[in-house]
Amino acid sequence: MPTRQPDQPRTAVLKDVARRAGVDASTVSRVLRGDQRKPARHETRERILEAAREMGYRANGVARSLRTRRTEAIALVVPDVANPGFAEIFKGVQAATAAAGWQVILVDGGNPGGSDLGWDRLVLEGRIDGVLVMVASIRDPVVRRVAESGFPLVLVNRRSNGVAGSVVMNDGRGAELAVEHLAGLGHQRIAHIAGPASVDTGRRRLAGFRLAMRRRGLALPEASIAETDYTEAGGAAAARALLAAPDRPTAVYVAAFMSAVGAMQVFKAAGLGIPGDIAVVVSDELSLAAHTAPPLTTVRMPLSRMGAVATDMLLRSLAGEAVADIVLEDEPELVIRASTAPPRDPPGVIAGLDPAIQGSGLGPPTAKRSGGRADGSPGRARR
Amino acid sequence: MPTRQPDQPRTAVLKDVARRAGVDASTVSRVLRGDQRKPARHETRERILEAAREMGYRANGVARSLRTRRTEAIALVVPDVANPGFAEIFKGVQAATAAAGWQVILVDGGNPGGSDLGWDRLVLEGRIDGVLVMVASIRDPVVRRVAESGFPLVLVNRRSNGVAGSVVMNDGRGAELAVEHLAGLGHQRIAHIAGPASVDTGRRRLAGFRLAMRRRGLALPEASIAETDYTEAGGAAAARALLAAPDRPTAVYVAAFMSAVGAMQVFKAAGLGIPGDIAVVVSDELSLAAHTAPPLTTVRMPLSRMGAVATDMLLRSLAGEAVADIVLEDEPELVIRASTAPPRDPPGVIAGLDPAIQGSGLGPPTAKRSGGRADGSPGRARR
DNA sequence: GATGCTTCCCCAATCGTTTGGATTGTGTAT
DNA sequence: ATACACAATCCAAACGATTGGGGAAGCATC
Repeated sequence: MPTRQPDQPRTAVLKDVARRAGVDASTVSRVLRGDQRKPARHETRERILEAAREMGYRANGVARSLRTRRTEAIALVVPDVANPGFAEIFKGVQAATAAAGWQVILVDGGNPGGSDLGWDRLVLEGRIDGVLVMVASIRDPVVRRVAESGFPLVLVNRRSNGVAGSVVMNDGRGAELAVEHLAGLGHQRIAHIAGPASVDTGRRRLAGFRLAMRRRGLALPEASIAETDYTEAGGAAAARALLAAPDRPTAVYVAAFMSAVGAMQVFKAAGLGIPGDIAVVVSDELSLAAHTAPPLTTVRMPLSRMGAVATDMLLRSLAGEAVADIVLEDEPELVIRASTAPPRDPPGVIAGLDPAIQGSGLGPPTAKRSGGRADGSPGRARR
Repeated sequence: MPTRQPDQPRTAVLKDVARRAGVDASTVSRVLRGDQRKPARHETRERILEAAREMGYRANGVARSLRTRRTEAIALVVPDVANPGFAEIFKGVQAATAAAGWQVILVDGGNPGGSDLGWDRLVLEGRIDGVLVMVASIRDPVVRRVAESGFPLVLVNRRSNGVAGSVVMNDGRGAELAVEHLAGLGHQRIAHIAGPASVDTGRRRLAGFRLAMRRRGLALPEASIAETDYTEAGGAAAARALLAAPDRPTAVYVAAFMSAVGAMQVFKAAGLGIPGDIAVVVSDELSLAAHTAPPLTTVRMPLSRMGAVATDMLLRSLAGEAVADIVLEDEPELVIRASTAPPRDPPGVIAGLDPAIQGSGLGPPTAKRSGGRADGSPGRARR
């Protein structure tokens, strides 16, 4: 408890302003809020405004919240703040809440279980009016419980049939763009490193991939799809799986950024040149994409807009409007960098590959060996 | 205003529990909070606890805050959420607040000026108990105003003589480590791309750099220090300035991650190999560092710990303890990757570097690779 | 002069807790 | 018997705003 300085007069409250203006507190409240239903005489209003200004009066938010039962705050539940892409989404959320004068409480959705530590405490204790949820798993019990209680909740980048109110991007179209780009370059054997099936986004990207491949009449063997989590290690494992298949793909569409990083390392370690031997496209344009080796061709998804739209939906839902599920139709865009190129046309071998950096026997059995353009850092040979 | 369902009984409040337990509300409050000063009889306590449990009672946080004048929330003011390093710091903050059961309101400190839109609204309206400030400029008028009002405030990664209460890392030692590493490899002409002088961290790193150079007896011409902002473009400009100097440096210590990225692009474009022609070390170990071309040698700074310590300090300050300025003495650590190596022995220029391999940075095999000392696995997984 | 209608403002209840000060009841010392 | 300490509760006043319901004027109408 900070000891109040005697010379520091305690911050003015409504009653003080009222006394100074020679008027009742309720009148001050109405004037300051601009309540039209009970207007004050012009002269009184001036008097009140001046008194408030002189005393530097600011309405106490907590008291106001208690009376009005609105905190003008929402929670944003995130699995991991370090998640690339989070910052972009948050900017959208921030813009939308700032415009409405609301606040965002950022909470770590990582720890599940115990209701005593989870973010639902904010709900139960009435500290927020609504919540934006980005946690990975659809089946999160806390999310389910809160949603079922009727508390205003909007899912961001996730969908769940049990819960109304969600905003997702056009992930299918994003995957399609990637395939079109690769196929347009002449690739035929295109693989996909997919996100986990438990995550809606991953599923939709996979579906878009399948659809686009079918549309182009391209083969889609089971081995050309490797499911993984969103991590670097997962991407590496998936890449190894793809290389082990009989017909090594000449291009791959990766659903998550960090997975692409891991995959590229495996490709390089296996002696494959990017994009010469294998082209790589990844979803979610991030600033780091320009700085990998080689710089990655990406599909830019409207992350920030998704954040803003989800926030708008939540705020509207709080105002009484019904919520729906939204798919952002904004066209995803391709950002073409150096990780994609036409497949090497003549399957001839280019000599000169240093055998020393060849991966542990998982070199492509049938195909040509690459060399020449193995740019960037030498594959750090792990093991 | 969500219309209350008739079948959904309104959430239980203190009085309801009291009635059910046949006791006064004040008694319920004391029992539930475990107030020792006025204990209840064992039997009544049981009765109250059971009633509360049955009704799923949770104390309303807003009402509690109004009465106790503590919100158990702090604000974290950040210039830019996309700032690499922010996530790491936030994790520390999150851990410390979660342990205390407090909440974090994340606000964008970007927009200055108008007091009506700034984060100080939270202070003025009494919605937070304290604030953690990470904004770039020391002279931010809002920060100054809030601090001078006596409101609990702790500066993170910044110091300001006007404001008591700050936590910074041992930036000087970090710079020293970088210089020692480079000098140990045999470099003599070491340059520094410094952060802006208006930011305390930048100044401390520069000071550490100067000190270490002097200690080693190395020359320190003015042209070997280029000040810049924390951006990629700024790093590029600084790099150009360094290259324009008469005696091109063979190594450079960069104070900010994104600046290093920009600088490396300029070096490569100028036909310089990294680390062959110019070695690069950068402060702040980030996960991206392992994925640049080439992977960057970095100085790992205790970002997460800084966040946690700052939060602890703030919470203690709220509890009445006096605050001080803290410098985290934790030894920064070097993370050695591929961007550093001994200088090419004959310091003469190698003319006619093939532009085709300019990106490789390790074409010429004359330099001995630093692989030997890279004992700590390059991408040391945290956690 | 009573009634009605505005306009402007005040009164008092309310939101749901916490907390200092009675109040009750019981046992014990005076 | 009176007083006194003590424990266990209850009472009521905060905390600082918002808001429905009047009340007191001023003016017009019947």
